[in-house]
Amino acid sequence: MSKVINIKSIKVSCSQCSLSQLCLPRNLDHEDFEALSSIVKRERPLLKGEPLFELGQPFKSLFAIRTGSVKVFLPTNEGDEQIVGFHMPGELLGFDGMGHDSHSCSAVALESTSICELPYNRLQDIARELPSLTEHFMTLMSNEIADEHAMMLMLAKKSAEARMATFLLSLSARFSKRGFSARQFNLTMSRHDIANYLGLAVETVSRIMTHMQDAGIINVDRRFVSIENMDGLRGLAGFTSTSPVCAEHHE
Amino acid sequence: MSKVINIKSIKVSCSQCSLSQLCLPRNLDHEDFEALSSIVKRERPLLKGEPLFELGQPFKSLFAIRTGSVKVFLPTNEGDEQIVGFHMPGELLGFDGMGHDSHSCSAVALESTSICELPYNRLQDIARELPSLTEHFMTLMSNEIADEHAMMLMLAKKSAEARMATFLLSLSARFSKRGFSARQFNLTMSRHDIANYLGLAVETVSRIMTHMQDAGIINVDRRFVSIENMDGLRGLAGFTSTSPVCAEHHE
DNA sequence: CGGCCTATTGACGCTACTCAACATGAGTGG
DNA sequence: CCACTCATGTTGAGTAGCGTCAATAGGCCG
Repeated sequence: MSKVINIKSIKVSCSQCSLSQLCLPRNLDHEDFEALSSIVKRERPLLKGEPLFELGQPFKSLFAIRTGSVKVFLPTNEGDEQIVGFHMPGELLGFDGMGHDSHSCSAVALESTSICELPYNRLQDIARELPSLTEHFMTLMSNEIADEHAMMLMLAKKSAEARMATFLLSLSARFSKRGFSARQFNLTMSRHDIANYLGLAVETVSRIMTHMQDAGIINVDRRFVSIENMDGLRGLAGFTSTSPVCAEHHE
Repeated sequence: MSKVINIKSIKVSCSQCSLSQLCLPRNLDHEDFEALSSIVKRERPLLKGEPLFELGQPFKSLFAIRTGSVKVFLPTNEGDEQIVGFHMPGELLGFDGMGHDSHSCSAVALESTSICELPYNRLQDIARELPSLTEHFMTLMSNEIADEHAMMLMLAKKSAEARMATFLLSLSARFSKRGFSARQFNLTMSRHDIANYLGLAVETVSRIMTHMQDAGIINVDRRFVSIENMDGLRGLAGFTSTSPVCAEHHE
């Protein structure tokens, strides 16, 4: 009996989910929450390496991350991949397929990851009664566009060291926003993934992390990162002390 | 009197505009066109270098390009800019501000450019009666996301030569789509802008264009480009100059 | 313990940047 | 019409940053 209750407790309403402020509009009333909760599908968690969606698959849903993390990537014509984003709890994925038949990129879990699936046709039904939902998706999409602009700037102009510093600051800010420490966290992605995302070689990422450690900016032990000198890191990233930590929204 | 008629003739309806198939949904009837036409503002054309909108300005409208072209860019903290896109007739701009108070990037005209301004609050009114309009904007935004993913791949992985080739092919395809030659066109942007966009130095862009000309792939005279060997250009766009396939078989 | 995968470190080379000189064209004024 | 200037583009020489290749170390799991 207690088991049944446990299973039910997993299927919490969106109104009780601490992440809803990240993936849903803020002005929802109880009824709105119920309508949204009723269409959310929660399958078993994905294991590390399992795809959330893949390039070319029909677009049917948006996906919100509850726990875990995900990488989004394109195939390259040399047979490997280009990672275009990492996503953590509270973030919505799948906008690439919005208004299209199929997804234009792939997403796989970086660790055990639980997901809320939001079937798009059901979302459209709700959005008809709830214009702020459409508005909210627009906001999230334009955030994604702004993030990608910032990423293009980084890839086009910044040095390897500045890219790495910016990446760590971005993770720090996102962990912090979710109530975790801004100074200490575990990377959920491999060095290979980091290098791929930042347009660098794995060896370069490795070297830069040791340089930063030698300079007393960070401490690294495998995937555990501890930021020892936040201002120093901001300096490496190319930000003045008054400029924003990073341009990333990732709500 | 004839002058008045001329001025009026500039204010054509969207239904008569050959570009409407690019910036508006396809299933519109006469009434829809009239509703949209009635809210479109057409100011005097922008001169070269004049801003269409600027970072931080309140977001009030989307903008469609009628004639001319525009570059969109972010400021860098070194004081210069990073160009994140070029836009030509039939394309809609300003999605970066959607769902926000203000624009997250700037746009300036590269040449004399005439614009249709679409006030966003009026658009929302129309969209309430015309769901396919919202759907269309979603499609355009997700296209923009997909384009930026492709750009990130390019900046992270491709050689200077491949970037330049990809850029020329992209222009070619876009001119072609608008009824112009896919093989001959004028660049509306300077070498400086091209280099900035592609994350290269101006000198590199210049050298690569001469190399391509020497190889018989293109002909360049100032801003006029003529593609002499489309397949050759596609080859350059797909493989790095050091990749085995190119080095072995295409010396 | 042994195999495998991920990460680190070093040596070397290449791509593309920087610096600098020069060429060309557009615009201006005499 | 030419001379002048300024902006834009081209070309060359030298170099730095980062990638490639290769060897080694360390953690994880059967």
